[in-house]
Amino acid sequence: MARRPTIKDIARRSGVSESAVSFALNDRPGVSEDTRARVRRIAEELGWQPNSAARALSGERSGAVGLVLARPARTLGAESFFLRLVSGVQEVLSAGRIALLFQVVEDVDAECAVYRRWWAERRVDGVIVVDPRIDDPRPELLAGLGLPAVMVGGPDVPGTEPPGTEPAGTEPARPELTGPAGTEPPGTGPAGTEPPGTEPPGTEPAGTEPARPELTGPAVPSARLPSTIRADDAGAMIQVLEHLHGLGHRRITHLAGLPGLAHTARRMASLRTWSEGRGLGPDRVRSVVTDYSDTEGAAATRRILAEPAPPTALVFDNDVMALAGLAVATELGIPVPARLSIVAWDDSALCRVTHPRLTALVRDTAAFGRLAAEELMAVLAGGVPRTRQSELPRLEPRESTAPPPTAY
Amino acid sequence: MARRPTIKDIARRSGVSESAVSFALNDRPGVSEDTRARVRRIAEELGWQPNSAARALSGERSGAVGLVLARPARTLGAESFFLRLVSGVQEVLSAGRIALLFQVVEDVDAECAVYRRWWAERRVDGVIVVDPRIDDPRPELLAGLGLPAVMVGGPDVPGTEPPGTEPAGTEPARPELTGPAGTEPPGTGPAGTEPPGTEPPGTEPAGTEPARPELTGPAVPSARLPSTIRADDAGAMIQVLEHLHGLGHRRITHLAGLPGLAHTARRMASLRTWSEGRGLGPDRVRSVVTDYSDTEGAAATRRILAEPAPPTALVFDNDVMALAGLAVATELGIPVPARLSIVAWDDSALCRVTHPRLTALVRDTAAFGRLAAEELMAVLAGGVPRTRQSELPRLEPRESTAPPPTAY
DNA sequence: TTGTATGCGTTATCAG
DNA sequence: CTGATAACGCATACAA
Repeated sequence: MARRPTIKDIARRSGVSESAVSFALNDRPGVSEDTRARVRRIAEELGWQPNSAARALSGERSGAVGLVLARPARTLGAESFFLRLVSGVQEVLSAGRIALLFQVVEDVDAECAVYRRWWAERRVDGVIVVDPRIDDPRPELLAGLGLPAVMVGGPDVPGTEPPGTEPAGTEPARPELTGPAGTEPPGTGPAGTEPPGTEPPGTEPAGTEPARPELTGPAVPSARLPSTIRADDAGAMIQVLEHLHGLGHRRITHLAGLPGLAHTARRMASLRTWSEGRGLGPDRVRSVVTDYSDTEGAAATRRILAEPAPPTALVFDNDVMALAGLAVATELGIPVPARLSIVAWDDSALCRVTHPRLTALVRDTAAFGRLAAEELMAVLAGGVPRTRQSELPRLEPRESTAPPPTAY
Repeated sequence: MARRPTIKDIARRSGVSESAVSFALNDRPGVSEDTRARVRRIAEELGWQPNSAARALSGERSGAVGLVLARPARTLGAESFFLRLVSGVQEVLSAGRIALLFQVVEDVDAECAVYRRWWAERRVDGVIVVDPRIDDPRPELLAGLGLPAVMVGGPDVPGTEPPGTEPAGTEPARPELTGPAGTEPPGTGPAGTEPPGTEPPGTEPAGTEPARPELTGPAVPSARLPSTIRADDAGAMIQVLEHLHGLGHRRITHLAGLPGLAHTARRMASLRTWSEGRGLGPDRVRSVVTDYSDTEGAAATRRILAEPAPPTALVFDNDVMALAGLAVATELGIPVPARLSIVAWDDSALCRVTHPRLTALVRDTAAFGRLAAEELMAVLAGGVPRTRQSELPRLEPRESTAPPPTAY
């Protein structure tokens, strides 16, 4: 492996001291403009790049953030969502020369183990957490570790959320903690903000880190809870329902994803609030949970369409299930959209290659990722964790939605 | 952020020196079994993990490998392939406590820039390279940098490859270079193995690294070319063609992916060899290139089916195009498989949710990823780069293939 | 078998 | 404004 140039080399060639070089390269005061320019030029000539390990070791940050995807292997299907999200995340990260550590694991326990390891190995400065859940152990864990984090897509306390669209501004939401990251005075966090008293190391799967003594696990978990990037699931759901209702649909079934996920809960809650407001009972408008897979999507669709008074419209929580549902309807000889309307939550190439093409809820997933990364960068720069809301998704009507057979 | 325990802490608590601790934890001789056990126990109690930066800095490796995906943002569609590949890669990596740096970029130039940066920053010990191309600049670049790499899926010199299945063993393929990684005697590499004389820094996009002086760019590019994991595209193509031929098809069109990719070339070459052997000219059996997108897949299908004597079977190079093709056929009122058979290269949930379900070429992508990661680990451990062949994909006949309308 | 000293590349704290 | 010097945490050659 070819030798890489170091600051020492630059110092030697430019005839100044190493520290002068360091100052020059880091835009610090204490070095003349002349020297700075010369050092810069030489560094560039030599193709110098800071050695990330050395940087990390000398107390700076590691220059990397992590993202863990907890998915059982078999569910790793057509997830266009994640690649798009990651792509957006990296647009921001790579502008700041931050690397992304990516890991796919089986479940949330394994995910937590990864966070612990990254933390212990000092591998990452922060993490982006996806798929927030109800009773999610991760925010607490991360707060306890003091690992800056942004939760993409939640979490909210279900039911707390107003049914309509919230103001798109940023709300601090968390008790503010002053001072730059990493300088919290020990044990003086504002009272009353600690999560319930379980110490983070409690959920450790094997016996790798039992009973951390005083050196490590903080006695008082850090009060700094993660940032949150919220998708407006409630508003989006209303948009979908209004679209269908406007077409004349009165019997609508929402085929929801995994019930443990926060955004699933939000969508279901929003549906319920809306339907109650419209005076439509659960016999008319309802949610049915699935596991997001094509298999369950197909099975649920089959079951639902076999009911005595089946719904005239189906809302699927992802594109793969929507496709599966469409296939089932076709197979049963139920024409779409003449007798059944279908809406897919999240657009993708798939929704456009079917026949008919699927009406879908389009959102700018890359922008979502960019927002998440920006928020993380802000927190790493010492900012206060915030809750930020992404743009409202847009419903794109295509050929799979139409008025129901008999206007009701 | 809570303080992490260091070797010093362990040393203090166990009453031995730091170096003894280091030896004990790294399974090195020079420490009694008693001490080793005690140190081990205390380290575990403290939840100690090696600081990755310190490890990397002290000449060890960084403990990370990189993977770059060069895809224009709009093509980031339903790529189940990559998540599966990555998932397999990580099964192996995380067993060895190696992290994966993942990056999505727009094109190969940007990809090369990422490799340079990772190399200069000493971020990764090696990389896994996907989507090998014809006239690929990357192997040479990586060899020049001395960055261990495994090319997933190629490259081969098109035409060099025998048409049939090759023996599944491992072939050394490269001139062997003895000695552990990183200890090549300067300038004494075996002659005649250097890639043609373009220095790696030549393709640099902007003026970031012009004309590296003696310190960095090696005068003689390292002779160590990347490892290669090969998918048996030729064998798989033959399998598909034999299946269709066996059903009676004589007019078959292969809707190939991007022509610049090595595996596309291999599939096309294999098709040509096979059809020549069968005495079927390009008017009967042929390949047509696309860009892998649903749009081009649909357009090409439409064009082909409008020909005077259209093919009776279509082979699509990915699942998304296959779906698009199916939709087009359906729209044109051409029944599948009664009048048109369809095969998808690579299976996914998509192929099972359509109606009819698509006959697909199933391969164990995760296993492919595992193999790649294993090979990379082997090279990092000082092994000689090898060419390894993954398992032959299996054709899973479903409802989209049947005999052609008139047995020909 | 154990302890001591040194280096890895960078940043940061001091003196000049 | 500049130039030594000490961390940072770990590995290792060498001395005890």
